[in-house]
Amino acid sequence: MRYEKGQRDATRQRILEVASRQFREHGVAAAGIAGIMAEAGLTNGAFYAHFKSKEDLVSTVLADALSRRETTLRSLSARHAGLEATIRDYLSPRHRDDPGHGCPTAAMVAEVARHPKETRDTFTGKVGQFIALIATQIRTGSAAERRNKAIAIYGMMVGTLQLARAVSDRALSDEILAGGLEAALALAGER
Amino acid sequence: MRYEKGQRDATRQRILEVASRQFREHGVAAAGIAGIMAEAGLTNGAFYAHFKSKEDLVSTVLADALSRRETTLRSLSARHAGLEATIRDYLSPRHRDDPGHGCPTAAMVAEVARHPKETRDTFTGKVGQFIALIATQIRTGSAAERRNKAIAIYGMMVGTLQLARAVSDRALSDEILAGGLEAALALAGER
DNA sequence: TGTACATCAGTGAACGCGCGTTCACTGATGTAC
DNA sequence: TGTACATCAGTGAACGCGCGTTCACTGATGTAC
Repeated sequence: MRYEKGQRDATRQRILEVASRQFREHGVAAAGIAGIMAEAGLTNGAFYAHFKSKEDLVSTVLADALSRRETTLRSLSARHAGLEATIRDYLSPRHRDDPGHGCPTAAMVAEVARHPKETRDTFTGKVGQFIALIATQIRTGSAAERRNKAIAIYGMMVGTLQLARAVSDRALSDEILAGGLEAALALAGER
Repeated sequence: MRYEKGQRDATRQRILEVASRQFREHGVAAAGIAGIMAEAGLTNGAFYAHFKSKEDLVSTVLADALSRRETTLRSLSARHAGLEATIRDYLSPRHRDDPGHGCPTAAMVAEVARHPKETRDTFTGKVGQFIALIATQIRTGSAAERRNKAIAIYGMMVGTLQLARAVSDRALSDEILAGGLEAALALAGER
C-alpha cells in the first residue's frame, strides 16, 4: 500500500505519544519497542523507519513532553494569577494517580541521570527553561532570589509527587501532597 | 568445603551491600543478579540460598539501606544542632556525585512506585519514620506545622538532588543544589 | 585413632523469555510513456 | 487509456544477548561410632 501524504508524520506522532505515556507509566527501561509499536498499531520493524534507536526515542520523547508541559505552563501563567494554579494542579491527587499523562521530570528524572550525555543535554536545556519560566512568575525578591525560589519549588514538586506515588498508604500519600502544596505555595508567595 | 560459622551471614551481608550500591548507582532494573553476585565474589546460583527472588532482595535492600540512613540521621541529630548538618550533607556535591553510597529514596523512589505492594509497604514504613524523625528536629510551630515542614524538606531534598544529578551542565547542577539548600534551611528554621 | 557418613554454602550449566536491532520482503499507489 | 515500473511505509521472522530462576552436583568439614 502507498499512503496518504502526512501519514508518515502521523505515525511518528502516534509512536511518540504512546512511548511518552509508557515511559512515564512503566519507566524507560521497562517499556519495550515491541510493546510501544503494538499499542501504536504497528509491528516492531517499522520503528526504525522513524527513530535511529531506542535512545533516540527517549531523547525525542523528553524534548517533546517537556515542551508540551512548558507550553501549558506558559499559557496557564498568561491567563491565570501566576503560579498558584500550576502548583495546585501539580500536587493534586489526579496528577499523582495518572503518571502516564503527568510531569515527565517526576517520572523520568532518576533514569535520565543514567542515560547518555546527549539525552541529558536535551533534558538539561528544558529544565533550565522551566526554572527561568517559574522565576518570572514569582513577584517578590531580587532576580537571584526569585531564581533560587523557582529551583526550590520545582525540586519540591518533583520530590513530593514522587514520594506520594511511591508510598502505599493512601492517608500518608495525601498528607505528603498537602505538606508539599503548603510549602510550595508559601515559597511562591501565594500564602 | 564446609564453612566457618557466621560465613553464611557474612555472605548475605556482602550480597546486600553490593546490591544496595548497584541498585542506587544503576537502578534496580539495570542491576542484574549475575552482576551483583560476581561483584560479591560468588556465582549466580548461590543467590537463591540467600533470597527468595530479586523482588525479595529489593525489599530487603530498601529496608536495610533506609534503616542505616535513619540511624545516621538519629545519631547526627543527637550530637549536632538539629537538621542543618543533615541538610548540608544531603545537598552537597559529594552526595550528588556518589549515588551508590547515597540516599536510597532519591535513587529508587520512582522505581519503588512501580514495584509490588509488599516492597512499597516496606518503603512506606521507613518514609513515615523519616518524616517523624525530621519533624522532631524542627523547633518552631505546632505539631502539624512541624510535620508539614518535615514533609516539604524531605521532598525538596529528594527532588533537588535528583535534578542536580540528571542535569549535564555542572554550573546549573551546582545552582540547583544551592537553591535547594537555601530553601531547605529556611524551612528548617536554620536561617 | 581411624573411617564412614551427613551437612550445606557454593558451583555452573541450562531453562524459557523478552530485549533492541536488522533485513529481505510486501503491496498499494503515483508516475512515465 | 493502458501498462510497466518506482516508491516507500510497514511486515514479520530472525539475530545475539542478558535476564531471573532452577537444579544436579561438588567438596571441605563436623560428627558418630
